[in-house]
Amino acid sequence: MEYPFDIIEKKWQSIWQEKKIFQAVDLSEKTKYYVLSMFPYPSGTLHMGHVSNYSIADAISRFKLMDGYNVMQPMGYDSFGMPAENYAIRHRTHPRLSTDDSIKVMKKQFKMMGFGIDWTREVSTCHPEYYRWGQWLFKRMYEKGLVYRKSSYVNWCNSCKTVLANEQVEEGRCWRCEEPVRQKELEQWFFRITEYAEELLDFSSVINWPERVKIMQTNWIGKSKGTNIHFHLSGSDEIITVFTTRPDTIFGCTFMALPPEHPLVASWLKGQDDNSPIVRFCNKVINEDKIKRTAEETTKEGIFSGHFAINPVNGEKVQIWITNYVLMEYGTGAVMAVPAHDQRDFEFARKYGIPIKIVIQTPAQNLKLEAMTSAYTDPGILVNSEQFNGMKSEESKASITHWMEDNGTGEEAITYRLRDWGISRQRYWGTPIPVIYCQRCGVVLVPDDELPVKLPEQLELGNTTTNPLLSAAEWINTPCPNCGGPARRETDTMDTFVDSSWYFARYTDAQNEKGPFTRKKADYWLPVDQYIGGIEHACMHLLYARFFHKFMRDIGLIGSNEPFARLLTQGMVTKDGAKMSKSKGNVVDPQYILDRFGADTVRVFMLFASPPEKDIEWSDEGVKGAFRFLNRLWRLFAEKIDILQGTENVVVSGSVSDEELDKLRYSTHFTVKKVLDDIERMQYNTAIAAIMEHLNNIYACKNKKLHDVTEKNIFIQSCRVVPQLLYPFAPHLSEELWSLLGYKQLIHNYGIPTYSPEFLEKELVNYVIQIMGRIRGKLEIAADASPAEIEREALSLANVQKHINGKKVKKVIIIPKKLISIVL
RNA sequence: GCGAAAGUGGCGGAAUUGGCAGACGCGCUGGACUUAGAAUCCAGUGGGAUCACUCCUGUAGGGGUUCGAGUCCCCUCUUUCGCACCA
Repeated sequence: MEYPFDIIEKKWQSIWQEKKIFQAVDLSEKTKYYVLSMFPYPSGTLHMGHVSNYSIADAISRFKLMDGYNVMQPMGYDSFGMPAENYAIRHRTHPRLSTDDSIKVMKKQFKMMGFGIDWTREVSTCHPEYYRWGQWLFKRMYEKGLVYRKSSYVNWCNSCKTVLANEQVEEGRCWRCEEPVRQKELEQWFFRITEYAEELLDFSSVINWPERVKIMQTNWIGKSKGTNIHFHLSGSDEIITVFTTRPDTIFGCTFMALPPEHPLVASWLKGQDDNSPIVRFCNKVINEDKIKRTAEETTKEGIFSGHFAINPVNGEKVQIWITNYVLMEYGTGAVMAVPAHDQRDFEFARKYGIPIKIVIQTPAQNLKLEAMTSAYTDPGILVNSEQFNGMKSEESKASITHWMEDNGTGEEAITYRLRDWGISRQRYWGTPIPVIYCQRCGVVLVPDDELPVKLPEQLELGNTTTNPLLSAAEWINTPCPNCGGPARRETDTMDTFVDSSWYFARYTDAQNEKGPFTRKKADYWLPVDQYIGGIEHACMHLLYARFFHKFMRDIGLIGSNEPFARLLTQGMVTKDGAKMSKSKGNVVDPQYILDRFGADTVRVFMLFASPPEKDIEWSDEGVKGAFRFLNRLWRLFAEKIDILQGTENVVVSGSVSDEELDKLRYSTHFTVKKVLDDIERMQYNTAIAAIMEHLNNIYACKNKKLHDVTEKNIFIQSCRVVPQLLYPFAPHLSEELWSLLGYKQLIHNYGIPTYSPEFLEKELVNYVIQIMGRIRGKLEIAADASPAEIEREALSLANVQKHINGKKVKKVIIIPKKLISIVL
């Protein structure tokens, strides 16, 4: 017989709802605990990844609730974005309709899973009440000089018909549709995230983030220290500044390399014949796929510009080459080439017959120009470097830089790999950018009291060649807020990552109509105590959210430095070793599992299968195992209900003569301690394993005759802790069993279970006996036996004597309560 | 190439501080119950030698430190992830 999970789960879900136990209290006296898992994109129905993610969050949340915290676990929807728009185009419908349908279904499923969510704080980013404040924040950012507009080459996905941020390009392909990304020149809005590059490298305000994520972000920001060196353009007042991390090699610079996008190159090409080799080369490189161009295998190509630069340290004239291997976006967009000590420059110089000059000698002094097959990039001793000859290259970096600072030819510089965040998207289904272009006044921001700029509901979405909002004529044309003259609205919308960069703060005051949230509530709840989500957002959402948080702090909206104090990056749910996906046909629908086995079973399986940060391999048999465990527990209570009921104030102390019951009492206290410890270190798989083990121990005593009140109470207490320990993982069944025991209040009101250390002390302890590191016997002895006694007993064992074999015992090492090691 | 993480039975995984490797679950084998099956309960289950006692062997591979190593150190291999012409 299967336990009636469907009846039990519905029953408790409605009681929880009725008693509003998940409604978090703003500004409560109690200690707050804010649990958040990344909100879902409303994609139709819940998938296993959601189930896993939110099961982890709910386990934490329930445990904290039980432990007396003022817990907030909100939920919302990242409901703007391209899939809904693409779907709408294909089915000639409106994205709002499919989005709303998805949300309805998913919300129902969240409730069926029994997650303890405070639904009064629900947000949906596609609602004007939400994106209004996104627009408001955009304006504040603009006022602070953190938003600007510029024309630039951008990553363009021709399938999604939109621009992608650098973070959204994966191996040269669109992160959504895997279409190869092209370069396109467009006017775009940018957020000056680079302004915060230095602070984003500082993780001192987070309590517990995986090292991996910190490293990924650090690498992504890519700070590098070096020197800016100013070269004069020969025969001109023009100055070209290069950034280098190797100022020690400046005397070895034999040419300079510029990308075709460099403004100086553009000025040289002006008036030149379109068919000239230089113009043709530049056009070819610019239009080349950026990813292909920057791939390591791509051969280095270039063309001599006909111009020369003057090396400021020795006045040498060096050729300026236009090349495909220098990036305009990094550093100063110009490189001093030192072929002897840089592999790229070396290859290039060899190919085009440019001179190579050694300025760093190996410690063995054996570097010879003719013999070089690759650049020498390691440290060494300076040669051919005038007054710096003989210096160690590492030490010379600072000396050369200081010397250049003194004579005004260079200075220390820091460069980041991080670029500003381009947020314009040529799509309909996103937050409108609150900007108006006036013929007379130029760029004008929409006044605060006219926010939100709402998306027009009626428009043609089928036309995929232009930005959809361009077809909303009535919406576009609007009077200028400044002069009242004719003006047009911005038709790009914001990257949806903007919406998700501050939602964690909106939850603290989700229904506020006067602002994004109030400082008081934000400061009460933030930072999020535990954030949970996938590692794939390490350099996207998690970086953007940190940036937004710091910006919101700087304009006085928030007091804290970081949005997420602790971060858990949970693994994927895989099947047959691969991520579940429609294309692979290995998707398991949570709804089916929910109907067949119930929410508690799915939750227990998810948490038991592996530790939360690792991938979970889906197993139908494993789910049945979790179901079997819950049934086994149910049967225990059903069978023993007469003994178990009416059990207020069970106190069991003192010694008990029955050995098995004594062990059961030990198991009870041991398991409570173990589960509390495991929950603390977020090892839910071992916590559940410990509960299973304890249930096995109870089963071993199940049919024993209980002679007196003490024995009976030991048994009762062993059973009673099970629902308490299991509550974070299988809350419905736990609640049901708890009420069966006769308790009138919901289980969390009784707090987390406690254990008594006195029962963890055993009277007899087991020792393993090793002789020269090999196990040769076991010894059970009184816990308070003296070392001499232990040694005597151990040595007296027959198998021990056999292996000592008459040899002299040199030493006996005793590790209390564990091990006796005999050294011969 | 650089950076990071990992490698343990047939499978998922455990071993928290250097102290009984394989907890717990799945699967499998045997038994009980049953007309039979399902379900359940009990027992067993790394490999090998042995009737048994017990012994040998075993945490990707090789070496080392130690009374004792899955755990610490060195080398090699494999896998996964991130970055990748970043000057």
